[in-house]
Amino acid sequence: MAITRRQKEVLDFLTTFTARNGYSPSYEEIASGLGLSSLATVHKHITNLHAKGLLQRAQNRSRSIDVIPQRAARKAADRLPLLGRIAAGKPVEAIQSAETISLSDIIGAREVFALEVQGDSMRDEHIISGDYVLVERSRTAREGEIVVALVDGSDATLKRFYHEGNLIRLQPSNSEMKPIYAPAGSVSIQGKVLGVLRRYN
Amino acid sequence: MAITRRQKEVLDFLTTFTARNGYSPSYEEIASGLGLSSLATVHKHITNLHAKGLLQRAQNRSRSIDVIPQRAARKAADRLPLLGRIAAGKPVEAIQSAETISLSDIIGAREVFALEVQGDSMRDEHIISGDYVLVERSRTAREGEIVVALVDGSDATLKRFYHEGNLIRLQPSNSEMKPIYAPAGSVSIQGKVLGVLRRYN
DNA sequence: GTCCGGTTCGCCTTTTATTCGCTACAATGT
DNA sequence: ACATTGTAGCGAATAAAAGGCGAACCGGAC
Repeated sequence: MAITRRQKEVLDFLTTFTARNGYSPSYEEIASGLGLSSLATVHKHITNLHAKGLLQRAQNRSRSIDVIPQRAARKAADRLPLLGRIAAGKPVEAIQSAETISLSDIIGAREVFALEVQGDSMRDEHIISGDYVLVERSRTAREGEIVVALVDGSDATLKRFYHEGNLIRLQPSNSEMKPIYAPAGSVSIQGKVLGVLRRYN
Repeated sequence: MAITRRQKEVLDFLTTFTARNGYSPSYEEIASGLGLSSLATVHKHITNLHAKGLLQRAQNRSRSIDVIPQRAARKAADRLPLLGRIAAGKPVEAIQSAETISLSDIIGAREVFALEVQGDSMRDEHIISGDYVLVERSRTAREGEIVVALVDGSDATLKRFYHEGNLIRLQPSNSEMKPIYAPAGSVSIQGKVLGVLRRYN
């Protein structure tokens, strides 16, 4: 995990202080320990470290900083517990299930790569600019699948795939855009979409 | 993966420096460590090594270089190569970059769980029934974040979070649904949404 | 209500990364 | 033999993040 020199100093101070005293320091104590005169600076450091996932804290609570041990942070949990369903129903914690979800559930043993989506051609499919589509490398596709296709070897686009007689129809999912019709020979399929991954900041 | 002698020297320097100090070197430190006088040269080396997938870095971020251990780079079934962007442009294969994407990029070291979405309350956010939302367990949220919230301890829902005077407004992202207004005391936040994962069958 | 500690805001300086134009050399392909 | 491409290097200008300040504000605990 990326960290700057100053951030490491702050982190080290927190670790040491907590180990020595059994409780975490107040911002004032951090400031004097690091030779800072403004609590705002301390707050900024803590916020940054929290954003990097190196410590936990509770908002507006005194001495609530908790440094996350590095080993625990290391073991990148790529598999998430699937706690249940949402949309009306019970509190999340009440639901207990042993299911998990991970990227491997989607990609399996296939050869998969990701592409960042730009533009709104798949908006009606709820795939938006900035999303990552997970694409299985494949030369063929089945009726109605979302594919990455090249038409005349030039433009790579994301469309739904349909046969229509001798032609292939590439259907964008945005009512403002028209489908592309092309002879099978001039359409080259790069892969088909297995999933979508989106990140909020 | 082809690597030059000089590139190995750069990589070794990075590894050693980071191991010794607990944070990665700045470009200036790299330059002096390798006897270079221009930061541009350092930058070029880093860019090349990144393109070869031997290290990760964040744009414009200080000391954000992370050397990828070679065994981890090997298996990484859960880490997908990010081949480029799509929507009109070049053929996919033509694009070369060594960026990758994985669930760990989203979850970091946080405590995260997944929920399967049912219903259409977040349709306008392009989160649809069947999607998995990746949720960081948290009691608090910031203005405008998508949260999992309990109102009066009964209903768990997915909404955008806003303060409005003494009240909290939970805003569904579906024009047909009305926002919920509730006093802060009766709203309990379960977590905030970091990302979305969707699977096509 | 009061107090203390955490949070937010606007502003500034320093540190760090990025980009540009340029030179040089070695390996490769036609 | 020559053009092309990738590596390696330089210095200068630019842009962005990190680090810092004081003051005002807010929220939880007593």
